[in-house]
Amino acid sequence: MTDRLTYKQDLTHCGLKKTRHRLVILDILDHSDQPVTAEQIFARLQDRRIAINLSTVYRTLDTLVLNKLVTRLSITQDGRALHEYNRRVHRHYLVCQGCRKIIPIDGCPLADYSRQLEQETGFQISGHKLDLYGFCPQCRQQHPEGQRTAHASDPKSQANCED
Amino acid sequence: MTDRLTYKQDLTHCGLKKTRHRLVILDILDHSDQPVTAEQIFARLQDRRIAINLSTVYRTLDTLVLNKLVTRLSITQDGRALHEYNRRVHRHYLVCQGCRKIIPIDGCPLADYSRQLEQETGFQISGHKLDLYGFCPQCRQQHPEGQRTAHASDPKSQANCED
DNA sequence: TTATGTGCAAAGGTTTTGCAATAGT
DNA sequence: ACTATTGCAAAACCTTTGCACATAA
Repeated sequence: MTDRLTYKQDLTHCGLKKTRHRLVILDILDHSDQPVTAEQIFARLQDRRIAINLSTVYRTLDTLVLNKLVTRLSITQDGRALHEYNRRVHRHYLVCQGCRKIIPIDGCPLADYSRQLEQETGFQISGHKLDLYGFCPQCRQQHPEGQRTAHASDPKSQANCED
Repeated sequence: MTDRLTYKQDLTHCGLKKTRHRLVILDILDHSDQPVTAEQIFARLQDRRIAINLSTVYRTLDTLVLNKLVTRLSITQDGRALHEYNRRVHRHYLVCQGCRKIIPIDGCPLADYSRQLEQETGFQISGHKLDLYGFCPQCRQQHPEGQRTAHASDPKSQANCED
């Protein structure tokens, strides 16, 4: 969690105007424990009785992502883009296939592998994307049967997700 | 590359009818060196003078993905889903940020890490998704300047992609 | 004052769906 | 014959855009 002053400094640093919308959206993102969609941000703004247009939310998110104040995740929620406050930490996620909870995990197991692959392929590797899938302790108890096949029966589930 | 007989066997095994459309779509996927979008499949069918509706392509892909004959990648091409023939190999990808080429890489560096994470988090981990990004040898030569910042200036580029 | 940001309404693009007709088993 | 599959057209869905107005610097 950061404070309003930091948001203002960040916006100034990026040459962006410090509008109320941007400050509140940064605040919402910063205080979300889960990555959020544009629609969810829109809803939370309504909750706070802040009048804003959905297209402004999209435009603001684009601007913030472009300026790297916000990160757009590769994990999607049924085709909707997910966003989170950019804490400038290289981070991976553990996604529960039962309750769809997303948990950031610390550390990255790929630094060495990445370098090794650069040598093998001749690519200059600039980054990577890693998400892990499974069932959280709660969902393991609630749906013990479907755990290994849940994603097989769900047409929306991500591929590339195998044992 | 497999042959038409295998496609038929696979469809039978899944309890699916062996229609001409499905056989050709499997053939197209099987012979693509790059993952393809529904639209690309549609175009290749037109090239072969095969009359088909785009929605049938979508429905067919859904069915094939559901039955695990085809894999839907998590990498997307500007919001369009990519598909490939399921060779039943656990596989990761190296994506060139210059020419957008996608290269499958062998092996998986995450088996141990995955088990370790299970113990730490209490999750039952059922799979993961890993893509790596960079610049292929050709693109390294052609765009030596923009290599480390290309994705920063591209609003469409994937996030989660850092050093 | 001037460039940037915003609201509104409309369009964009991919993907999904309802229903009647067709084709596989 | 029975059911799964398909074509067609329309809708759904998230997201983007044009233009006039408003706001921050």
